[in-house]
Amino acid sequence: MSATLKDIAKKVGIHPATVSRALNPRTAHLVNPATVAKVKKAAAALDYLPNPMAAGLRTSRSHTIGVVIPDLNNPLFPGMVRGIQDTLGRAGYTPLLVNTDNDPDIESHLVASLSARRVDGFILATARRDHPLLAQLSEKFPIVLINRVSDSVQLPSVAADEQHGIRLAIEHLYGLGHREIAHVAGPAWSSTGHERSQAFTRSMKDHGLVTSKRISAVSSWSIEAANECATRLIKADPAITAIVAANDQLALGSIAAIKGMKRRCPRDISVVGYNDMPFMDIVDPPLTTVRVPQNDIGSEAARLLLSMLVEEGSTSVKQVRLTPELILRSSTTHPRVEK
Amino acid sequence: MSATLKDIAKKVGIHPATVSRALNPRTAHLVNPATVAKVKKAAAALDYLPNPMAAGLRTSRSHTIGVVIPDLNNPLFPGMVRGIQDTLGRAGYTPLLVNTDNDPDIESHLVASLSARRVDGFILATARRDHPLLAQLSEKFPIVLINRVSDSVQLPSVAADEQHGIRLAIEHLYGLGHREIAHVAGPAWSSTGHERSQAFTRSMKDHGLVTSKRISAVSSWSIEAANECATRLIKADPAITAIVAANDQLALGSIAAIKGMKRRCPRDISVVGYNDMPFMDIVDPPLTTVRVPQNDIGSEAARLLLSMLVEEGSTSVKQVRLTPELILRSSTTHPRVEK
DNA sequence: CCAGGTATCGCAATCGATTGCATAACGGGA
DNA sequence: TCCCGTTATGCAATCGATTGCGATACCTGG
Repeated sequence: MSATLKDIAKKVGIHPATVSRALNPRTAHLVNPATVAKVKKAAAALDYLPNPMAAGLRTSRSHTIGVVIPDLNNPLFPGMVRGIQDTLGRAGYTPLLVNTDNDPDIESHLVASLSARRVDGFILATARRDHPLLAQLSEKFPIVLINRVSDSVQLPSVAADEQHGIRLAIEHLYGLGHREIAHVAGPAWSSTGHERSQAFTRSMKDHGLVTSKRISAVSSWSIEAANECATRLIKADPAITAIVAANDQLALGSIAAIKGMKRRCPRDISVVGYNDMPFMDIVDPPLTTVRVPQNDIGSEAARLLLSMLVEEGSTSVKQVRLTPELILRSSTTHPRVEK
Repeated sequence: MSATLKDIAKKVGIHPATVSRALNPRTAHLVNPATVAKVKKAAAALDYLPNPMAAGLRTSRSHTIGVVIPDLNNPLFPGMVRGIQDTLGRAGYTPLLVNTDNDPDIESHLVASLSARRVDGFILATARRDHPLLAQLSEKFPIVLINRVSDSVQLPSVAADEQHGIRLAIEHLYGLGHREIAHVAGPAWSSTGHERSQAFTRSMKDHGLVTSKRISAVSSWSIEAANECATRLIKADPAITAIVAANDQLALGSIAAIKGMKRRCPRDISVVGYNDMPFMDIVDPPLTTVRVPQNDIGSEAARLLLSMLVEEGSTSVKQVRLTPELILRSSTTHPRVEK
């Protein structure tokens, strides 16, 4: 089939071991520059491609990384995957992508099958806060968490600065004159949901605003759940003039709720989303939202994991936070003056 | 690290080769059922995981499939990827996913790196109609095309029945009373764009409608390009009452064009999309569109490729067409009666 | 001219699973 | 009782790259 080291060796008239050294940048200095040149030429002529299985078998490193995503259909993740793929690929690594559907059982199963594939490390984007797998897995593999942090185990992670993002949203609303601001929070089991909810409470307090009865968490990251949730909030407290949603789906659900109650967004109630998924600029109304740098999160996570793979000694656990920005569109405006 | 066949062999007191045969369903009949049972128990006790590199090195089959996608950020593809992953995973295969950004150079590079990884086959979703790579690649690997067909080389493919989908759209508009129907077509180099454009012409003719000057192709699958394109069409022929767009992005661009010309959709001009991407139900106006079964396309392609991997003998080239359906929403209505 | 380096390269073992071939045990028919 | 065919298992080569160790040649300073 494809050419092997032995073929090159025969062609040049040297031993396969020397060919191996010549072709490996890390060991090329051990072999005569002239032979290196000859080897490279022969390799190109035979269009030699190293067999990763043979190399992997010997070195027990597959140069693959398991990437575990809750749901690829959620537009938040493809961007991150892109970032991961690009920087991993540049370093000669290949991501193995899987979906968990947010199901812990499926996740265990998939992680097991990735382990069987002998991945060199993991990038996990699964959202659950309490996860028994994490502790075990982190003992056997280098791991980087993305779009979340772990509160039980201390693990490297790359995520958005949720505190900052939520603050941006609230400062924006406050600047517009809003004082009665509610929060449609993410599921309690979700890491990001939890963080953003806490950030909401803190930022509101910093602005001297009250949050009592103004926070309600959905049971799942769905438009329908947010619809119910926002409806409940507004009914309980009709004075509400603005809603900060824990992500864009929840913002969409909140807008649906507002429409469902025969009120208008942003005229009656302003809504701010989070993530800036694709197409959020063309929904009705175009959504003001906090944009998280999805590509950067992915590439940063890949970089972090790669660095862990080379310098195994370092014990420092890096937790990277990327700064989000506020995207102003049309779902927010001044609160209506009371007549 | 992990247990090997030798470990199991030692534990049971037999030769590693026997263990290998016992664990392989295809050869298990060669070994005494009693020993098979003992081997399985021991394997479970040591939680043995076969080393795919060792197996792959010996058998030169990696049990991986290269999956080449133009752009994962396009919501059309994650669904297909899901379908692929699910059925490949069930068969013990792992997809290796890459993005090409519709760039032929990047594509060649990525395909090369997947070949280096010794994938067992390819699933290609790249859209270009004329592709030099295809012919060469198909000689060395089993290949299945998705969401497109090849017109130069005869290759297995899984795609939507574009003819049927476009017909659904036109029948719908015709039934509403539209007669002046235009088509915002996909790029000429695109397989789907080309097919849908041809289907448009044919279906229009079948309804006795004229298409002259009513078809204009965009240069890229973007909202902006469609905006320009639709603007041009409408200006050239103000009588137009409906637009069939070659996909949802183009439909969104067409709607933007209508709004930009201070006209309204669907009151002044109806628009039908294609694909039914996520969130097309909440854009303004909610988009009437032709839904293609994304998951099914993916899983069908995976099934097809897997079947090609086992029965290498068969020379028949299967070309599967899946039936799309029309999703009625609010971007279409009766044409306005002339005053 | 020799001892001690250094630069290059060959040798052979190794990673873990697979598989053609050989071998041993066993049972049944002549 | 002997021969032959199954059945069950062992043996050893093999896949292709990596790498510790040893060997050779060459060079430099003393």
